[in-house]
Amino acid sequence: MSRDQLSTTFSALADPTRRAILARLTTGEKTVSDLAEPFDMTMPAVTKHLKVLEKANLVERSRQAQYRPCKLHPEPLKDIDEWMGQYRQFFEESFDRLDSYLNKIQTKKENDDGNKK
Amino acid sequence: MSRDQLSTTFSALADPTRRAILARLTTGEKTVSDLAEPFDMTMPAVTKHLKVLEKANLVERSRQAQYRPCKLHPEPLKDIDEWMGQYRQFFEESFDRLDSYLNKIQTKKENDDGNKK
DNA sequence: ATATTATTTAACCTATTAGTTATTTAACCT
DNA sequence: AGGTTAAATAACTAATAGGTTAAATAATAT
Repeated sequence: MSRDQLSTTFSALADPTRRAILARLTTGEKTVSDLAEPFDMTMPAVTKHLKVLEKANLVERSRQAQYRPCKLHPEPLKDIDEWMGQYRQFFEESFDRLDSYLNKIQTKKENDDGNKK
Repeated sequence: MSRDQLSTTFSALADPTRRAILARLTTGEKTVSDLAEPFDMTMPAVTKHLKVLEKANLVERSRQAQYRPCKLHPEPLKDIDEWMGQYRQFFEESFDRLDSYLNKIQTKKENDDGNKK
């Protein structure tokens, strides 16, 4: 019991089903059945994956009638992003790339206040 | 066999010993004994961790006399960083923070060409 | 040739993971 | 109250992970 948070998060992400669940949650809340639908596995299996994501604090649950909607809780991803910081200098080969990286984020945000470009 | 690359990478990172090994490799090549030294575990355990990192393509091995030096191979981290892209908009709460993020990277790179400040 | 140092492999153990089927709980609708 | 739908739990299984000790391999040094 009581693994460190980063390990729990990485571990939760080390499964394609769980990553697919997270990806689908980027478009909003979903019920368990909604989430289970695309997968070739039983509901209890999906329930278990959700439990893993919940324990890793990547998913929040609520209650609406007989549904238990799931919502993305992205904070632990931020921690990973920060952890990654110590390695960026090793895989961002040139500092110029930062520029295109910036643009990429901006595009994603659909925000155009013309920062450096 | 044959898990997807992203799962293999996340899985390799889901262990504090392995993350500590990677961190120590940022300062250059190390032998297995070097790497094992700080940990309270036997050599074969470290060898196994290295094997996991090697299979995940996060570490490269070479040969020098009876040593098998280990070297950081950061490419798979880049893949994770790119995967993270789809979630950044969810955890970078305001666009302003991008600015401090930028500065953080710059500082880390110990590069001061005064980009937006 | 032999001994030493560095590392790996083999065999084993225990706990955890990812799935299953069958059963139960919870909330809703007549 | 009884039936239906949504989801979780229990009990089981097979595979994998992370560690151990003991033995084997590889290269160097004498």
